[in-house]
Amino acid sequence: MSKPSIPQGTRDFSPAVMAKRKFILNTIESVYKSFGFMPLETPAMENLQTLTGKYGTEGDQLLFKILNNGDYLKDIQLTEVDSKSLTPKIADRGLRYDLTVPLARFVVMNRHEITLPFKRYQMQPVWRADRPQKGRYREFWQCDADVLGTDSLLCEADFIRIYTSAFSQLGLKDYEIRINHRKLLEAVCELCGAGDKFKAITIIIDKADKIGNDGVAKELIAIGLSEADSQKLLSQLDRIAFTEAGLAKLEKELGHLESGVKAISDLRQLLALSPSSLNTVKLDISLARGLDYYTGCIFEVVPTSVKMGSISGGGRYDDLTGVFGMKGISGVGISFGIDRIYDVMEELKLFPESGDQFTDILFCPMDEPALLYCIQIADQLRHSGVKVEVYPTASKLKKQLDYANDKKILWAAIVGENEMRTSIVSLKNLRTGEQDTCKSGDILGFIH
RNA sequence: GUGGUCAUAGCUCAGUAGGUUAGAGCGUUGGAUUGUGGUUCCGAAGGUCGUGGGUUCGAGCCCCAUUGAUCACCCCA
Repeated sequence: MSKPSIPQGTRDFSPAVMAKRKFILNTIESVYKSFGFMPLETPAMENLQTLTGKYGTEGDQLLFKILNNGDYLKDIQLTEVDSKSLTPKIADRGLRYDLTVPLARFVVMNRHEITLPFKRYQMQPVWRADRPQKGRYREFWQCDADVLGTDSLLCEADFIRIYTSAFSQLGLKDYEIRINHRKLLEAVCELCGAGDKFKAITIIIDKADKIGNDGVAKELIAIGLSEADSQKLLSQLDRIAFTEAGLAKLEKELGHLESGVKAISDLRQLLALSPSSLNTVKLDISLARGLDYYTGCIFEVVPTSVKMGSISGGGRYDDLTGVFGMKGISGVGISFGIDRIYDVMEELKLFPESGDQFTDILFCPMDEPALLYCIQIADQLRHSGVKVEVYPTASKLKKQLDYANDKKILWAAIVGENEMRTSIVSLKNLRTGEQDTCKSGDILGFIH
């Protein structure tokens, strides 16, 4: 038999890794809950029909398709098809690509039972047949929160609060929240007399970070902008502070355009509803992610001291449920990429030391009768909420303590003939090495 | 999907100009110590050198293919 392996771009999560992942997951979940979001889970697989066409042609290629069961070639004339036209005939289902489309599908299917505004969070894996590289996996987790059914910019403001609260609880300080508004992008294109090249321009300026201003200018001219217009556009791309002064500056330049007026009015409202100190928030006109469905504010969070792509993204989409036949529902949402947050926190050593402590106290029985004695005390302690385990055999003490050290357990309760005779245990603190005896009923008070 | 780099023990790596039985540290495991660990000492296990072909008297080393990792592009969390 050949060596076992796992598919490209997937990972196992060991107990030590899971402890850290759970820390991130639990932190984000508790923040979501504190804003009134409710949990939702959807199947790993969706009907392919639900998924295709939602992520652009590029996205469709990244969908994992699931081969139909049974004799899937039964009705197929192999001579008449190529692989492209064959796929929809032999695969009816696919793995979900994100959590937003399943949400839209869920809301449309349950529209009569849902009260708007509908706030839900969802933390599950998604799959993309992308080529893996740093911070990029074929199976990874998204932690989404979305609000459907309200236009209020309080939602956007709450997401800024969620960002600051979650990252501060995780201990991540070096990050920047970037905000843009789709209409701001439109206004800028219009300003340069290139309103019709909106899509091409956003793709180019989205790359500004990578190719630099000269690169952007070159590509803009290549698609037909004049030298002057491309310079005009470039001058708008600097990230500016998200303040009234910043907005006033934008208003001066874009306030005479219809889309500019709308964008600035939205952003001004958002600013008014946002928490007061916002030095991590920047307005960034070059931010152009996921334009296929975003229609209002767009968010992205990037770590500033680690070379890594965005660790969260989101925005407002006016009509996501429209593709499933339910018009006029506005939604706004964000998504944390916990795999990347993990990588960033690992690189910056931000995980708390005690994170991988699973057990509070290990009982070390010296012989068979002691083992029976131990499990009774252990049960009592568990009722009090202590995490306790009993070493399963009466092995040599060295071996049992080695086990405790390996699992970073703080307390060892040693029990042999002597202890049993007087209903006590010997409690050893494995950090300090101190040891004392204690009545078996008083352990709880002793270890606290 | 396109292009570059890499692949030796569980992990991190040596391996000299192709030449006999492929090494180290850490980790694992047994003992020194029949109820006291994280230190020390001694011993052991563990690799058909990612996989499959080829060149050669001879390949861990050279060539081709394949798989995986990694980086860039595309795109994105």
